[in-house]
Amino acid sequence: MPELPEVHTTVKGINKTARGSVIHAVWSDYFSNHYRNKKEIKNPLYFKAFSKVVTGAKIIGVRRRGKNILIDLSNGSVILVHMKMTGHFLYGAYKKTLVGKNKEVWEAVEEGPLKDSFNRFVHLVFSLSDGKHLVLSDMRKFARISIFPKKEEPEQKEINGLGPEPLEKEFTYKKFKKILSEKKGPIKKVLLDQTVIAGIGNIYSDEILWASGIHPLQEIRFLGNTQMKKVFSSLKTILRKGIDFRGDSTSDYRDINGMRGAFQGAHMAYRKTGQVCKKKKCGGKIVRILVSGRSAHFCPVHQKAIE
DNA sequence: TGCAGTGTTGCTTC
DNA sequence: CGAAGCAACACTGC
Repeated sequence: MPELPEVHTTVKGINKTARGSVIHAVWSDYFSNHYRNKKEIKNPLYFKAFSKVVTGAKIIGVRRRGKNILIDLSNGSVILVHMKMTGHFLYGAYKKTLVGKNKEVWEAVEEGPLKDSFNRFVHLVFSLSDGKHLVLSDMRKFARISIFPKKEEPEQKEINGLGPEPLEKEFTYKKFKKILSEKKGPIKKVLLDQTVIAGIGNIYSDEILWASGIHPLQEIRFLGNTQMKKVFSSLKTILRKGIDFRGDSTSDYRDINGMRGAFQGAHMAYRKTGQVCKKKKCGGKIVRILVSGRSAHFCPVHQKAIE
């Protein structure tokens, strides 16, 4: 699932490839009646306006904020993409083919990773001036795409409610402690709250807590100073490790060349239910519980809750 | 075969 | 106010 490291990898990839290209055309088959009257491209009327604005514009650069992708265009507009569960951007040579009477499908032209990267789930295509395509593959069609003038960016609710960026230098232990001291509830829930810290999802929160030696149900108000410091340093280390591994492909995440990330090979807790804990001399067995409706995997031996 | 599980987020309901 | 549950969708695994 695209969390901070996956979105980071994607953004870096788009900047390396599609930046500087002009969007010649845009195609989509995201539409469904459910989205009528909504401000996103799954609403056919919104897509029409979207298409008008982006066609002919140049991609100046791409940014990340939390799990959101922000694409800056030469005409002063910004495309906002949240990939949600199964979305990922791919870049390369694609061609459109007709299936049946009127179903259009996009397929990678060349053999290789792009070819087997969920081509049948491509629901959004930007045709670029270099002859290549920037496409969004999204199996479950949960992704959200909208557009607005750059000066309206601060008003976007997807952006303005977000907590600080955990990997920025300005995100110091002092700030971290202050933000968390104002919160209550299980630490797992707080880490997943995008208004507290932006970019952490279920996989990385499990790994952060495993590395910190803290129980996912640990009430945040009763976290000691030592534990607080442990969470802070693990959070930075694990997210950076995720970036170094080019993201996590437990599910369907791919980088823009269709390549898998490798973080799933380094999991210590996430989806390791029943396996022996890899911490030295620990001997615990990973268990799975539900924390505010989300699955949490942890080692009951070295991740203990305190009163 | 069928149904729970998967995990992100906003919306509805209590 | 917060929580719990569900919807959006499609595939995997038991």
